[in-house]
Amino acid sequence: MAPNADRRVRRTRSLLRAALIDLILERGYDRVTVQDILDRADVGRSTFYSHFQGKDQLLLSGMDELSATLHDRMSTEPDTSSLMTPLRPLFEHAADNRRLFSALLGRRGANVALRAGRRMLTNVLATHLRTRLNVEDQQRLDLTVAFLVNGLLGLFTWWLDTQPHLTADRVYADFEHLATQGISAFLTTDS
Amino acid sequence: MAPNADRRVRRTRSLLRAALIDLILERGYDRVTVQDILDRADVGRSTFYSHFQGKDQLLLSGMDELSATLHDRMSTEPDTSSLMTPLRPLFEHAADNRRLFSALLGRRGANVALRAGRRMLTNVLATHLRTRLNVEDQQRLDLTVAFLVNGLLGLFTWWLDTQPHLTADRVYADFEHLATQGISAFLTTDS
Amino acid sequence: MAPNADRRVRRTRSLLRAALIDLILERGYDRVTVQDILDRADVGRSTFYSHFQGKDQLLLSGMDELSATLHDRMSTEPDTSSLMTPLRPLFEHAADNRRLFSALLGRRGANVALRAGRRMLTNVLATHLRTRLNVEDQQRLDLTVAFLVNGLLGLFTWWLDTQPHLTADRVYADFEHLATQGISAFLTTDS
Amino acid sequence: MAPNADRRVRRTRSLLRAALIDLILERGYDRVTVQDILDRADVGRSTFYSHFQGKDQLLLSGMDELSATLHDRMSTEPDTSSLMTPLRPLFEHAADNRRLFSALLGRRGANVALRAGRRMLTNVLATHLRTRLNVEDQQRLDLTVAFLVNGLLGLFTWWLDTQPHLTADRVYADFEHLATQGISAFLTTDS
DNA sequence: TCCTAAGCGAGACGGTACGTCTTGTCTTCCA
DNA sequence: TGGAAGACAAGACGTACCGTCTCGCTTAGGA
Repeated sequence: MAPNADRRVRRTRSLLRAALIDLILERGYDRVTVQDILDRADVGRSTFYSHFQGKDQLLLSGMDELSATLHDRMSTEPDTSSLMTPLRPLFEHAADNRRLFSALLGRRGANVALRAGRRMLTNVLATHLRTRLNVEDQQRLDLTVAFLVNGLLGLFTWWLDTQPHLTADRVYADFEHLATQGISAFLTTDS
Repeated sequence: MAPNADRRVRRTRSLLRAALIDLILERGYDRVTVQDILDRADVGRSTFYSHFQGKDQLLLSGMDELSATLHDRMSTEPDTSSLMTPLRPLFEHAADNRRLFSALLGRRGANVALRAGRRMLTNVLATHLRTRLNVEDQQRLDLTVAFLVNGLLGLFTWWLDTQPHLTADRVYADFEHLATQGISAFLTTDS
Repeated sequence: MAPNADRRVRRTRSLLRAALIDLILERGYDRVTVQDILDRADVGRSTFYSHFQGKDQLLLSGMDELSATLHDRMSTEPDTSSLMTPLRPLFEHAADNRRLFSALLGRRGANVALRAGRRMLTNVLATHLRTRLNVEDQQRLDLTVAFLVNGLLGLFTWWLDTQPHLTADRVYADFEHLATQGISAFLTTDS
Repeated sequence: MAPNADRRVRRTRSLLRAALIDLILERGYDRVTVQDILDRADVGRSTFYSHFQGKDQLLLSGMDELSATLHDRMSTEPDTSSLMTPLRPLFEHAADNRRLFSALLGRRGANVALRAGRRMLTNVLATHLRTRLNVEDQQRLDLTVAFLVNGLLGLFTWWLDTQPHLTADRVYADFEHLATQGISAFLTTDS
């Protein structure tokens, strides 16, 4: 109907998202003010609030695209070899969008983003593990997923914050080893 | 010197900590105002700020005692049987102080508490694993600890938030199994 | 050149003026939003601003017609009998357009309208009184006009707001008596 | 209970009132922002709103004192000579507080102040005229008061805005003449 | 008959002020 | 003399309007 209006809208949202990411990486989500975002993106206050309900929604709106892409990547994966294979695209995606992932999950990231990521991964992994391993004990499954998801996210944070140069393959391999073989086996194996 | 003054000081701090814990459990750390705490504890604003630098410090001050006790318990443990044995007291301690742990690590808890817990566990586990397993590859160790600590904390949160009736023994056993044997082994074993 | 275009223009302006008057009478000038006017008149925002500089100008544009008509009526009046006779058409005009006058000068009216009315009456009366009474003392004249004009406008407001059923003749007669004979004479006379 | 706390409160309110008056005289009430007042008075935003509901109330709070003083002055006046004598203190008060009156009623003044002044004078004069002249016709009285009050306020505005050097005595005398003898008599009399 | 300029509705946008909320500091009073 | 009470400055928040703007649609007058 009004494709150019849409184009403008998309542009504005884009500017806002970019500004927020920049600012998060500079000083951390909590120290970013709505006004900071407006100044950086050159956008008016009311415009901002007509697009997003607040800082949190702006951030989450960025994650939505991300997880859509991710879902695609993950579902098209052959899912053959190992139990964790479906997660491999997640590592690649993170490596391809280090800046963004860093802003979301890194040291300066936002709690709200972490929670959203946790929620998403929890769903994905619960479904995957239940069907793949034929688990019937729901409580045991939940406990496992709680452990695994948080471990995975911790690993990500560590990776993005302190060893960003590591490749997705390398980190994924370590994660798989760790998760499937256990701590001791992993730590006492020669790489 | 002034034992009664000290007594009063301790009383005030105690009131404040208790008030904060109550309020966190009622509505979540982020929705608790300094003024709320003051009203609940019947303490003046300036008094509060003369004892603590802010809400965060009040919370952390509660954790200090906790981790002191914990350190004691953990270091006096015989450390024989398994790799994770030194962590067993942590589970028992959590079970003994469910309310407090819930307020700190649970759904309504505070980020700052989580971070503090993470920092502490990271130190403890890094040292423990390095010495116990003779690990030389620092990066591999860090990666492992990042995974393990966050998995452990995720497990705690899940436990306190959704299955508070589970015993420390039970949850510890599961954790140990999970961490040392890996996911598949754990999920495909009969309990 | 473009008579039908002009017709459309006139129609739009008319709709806007009517909408404003309605809204003023409903909730008072100050509580009327430009958006309210647009919604009521079914006119786009840019259209509005292409015709008028703002709410004030829209209102004043309505007054211009009014005062043009009025000037005509006033100058064709025979100006014989009394000092205030030239003002009689003003009262009749007000009676004939009670709704409009009410929106302009009444309780819910706009300051800007009052000021415009004051300015107009001040000019008219200053000229009239100076020539008719041969006044040379400019300061005395100004003082008198300031008093008279505001008294007259106050009378109008009172009339339109609280006694709208009174006839123009009746109110005019009272005003003339009041202005030319003074308070005491007026109040202590039998009607 | 807390006299010095009161002193601080009074000081703050005073600063705010003074700042507002200054700013009104500089650029007119409507162009004064709450933020302007805060900057000028060196007062925090929340402090302002904890004392006054807004700009209007701040202004009116200043008028309250004024009208209290005025009521005193007016009621202690002997009320002998002329019909308007009780109003004389009003003129003197205005002369003594030209700055304040100017800010309230002058060109740059606030509508809300004018309305408040009108309300007060209307009450005072209706009562005075009814009792003094034994008026029974309420409608005639109201009409007269509407005329007189607005004429008086118009006179004030003219005085303060354009001839501030005129003495209270002089303006009062003119007003009395005008109101009691009528326009013609006033304009055609030698001063 | 086409076509081109104007009038128009829709609504995105930058900007400004508002009134609210919370924080951490500071001052005063009281026990 | 130390704690309670609470005034205060600072500043972010989300809301409400404003006046400007860009965009297409419609429509009428001249080609």
